[in-house]
Amino acid sequence: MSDTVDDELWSAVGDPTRRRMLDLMLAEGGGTATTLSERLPVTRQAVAKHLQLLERVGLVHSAASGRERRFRVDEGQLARAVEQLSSVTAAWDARLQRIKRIAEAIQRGQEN
Amino acid sequence: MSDTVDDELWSAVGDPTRRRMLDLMLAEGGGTATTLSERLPVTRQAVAKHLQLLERVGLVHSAASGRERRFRVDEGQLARAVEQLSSVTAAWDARLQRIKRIAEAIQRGQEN
DNA sequence: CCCTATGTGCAACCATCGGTTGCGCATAGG
DNA sequence: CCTATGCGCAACCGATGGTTGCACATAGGG
Repeated sequence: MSDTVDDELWSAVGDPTRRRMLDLMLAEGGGTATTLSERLPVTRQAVAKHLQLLERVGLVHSAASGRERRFRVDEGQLARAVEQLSSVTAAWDARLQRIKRIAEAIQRGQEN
Repeated sequence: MSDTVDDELWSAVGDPTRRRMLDLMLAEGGGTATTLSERLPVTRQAVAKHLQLLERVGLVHSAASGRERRFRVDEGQLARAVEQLSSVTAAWDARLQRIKRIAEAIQRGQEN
């Protein structure tokens, strides 16, 4: 029932800015702090901090080339995160539907 | 593509303590700051703050009776939150699968 | 070869958040 | 009436998401 969820992964994906960053990197096959910040409403430094966190939890990897540092999404790890999200939503969905069924049964006059 | 998501709802549900609180209230049909905190590893005051936030975003409602304040989950609003979670996971899932298909195509030697 | 433009990294600072402790107040009930 | 209990408020603390400012390294045209 309760969360078999890796809170680190969940909260990494929980931030809206990080979600948009992952989205951008997926769409363009990667990015740098500078290029990402150009498409986001936050500064390069904020993006850099997020990239650091994302790398810490393994959702992205980076490689320095020249004076640039390119980041790439680790699709496997993101897939695992998505899987966890969906398992939590599924659990709640089930519980909500159970409650709905009970409510309907009560309304029909036959409690269990 | 990008998040048609209500960030307030998402981040309300993003906190692990709040998830457990919602879970408990769903299971027991409601609760107070005190009763919830007895089953959680945090203080009553921490729970009270979370309840305040949850009420602000409409995921719970409260009613004072005597010296108690009972909270109840708004199932409709929670259902909406769950729906948004699942729409985001679905979007990412689709994108990851698309990338996987492309990768396989390239490996087979036939790019598009 | 130098000088400038560009991309990074590091540090200080701020507000918010999740958490704590401590206190005062209101009410339920022997 | 007096005590136990539930609640609310305030101060404080560490982490986090954000900012500004600065120093440093490298790419590349004069």
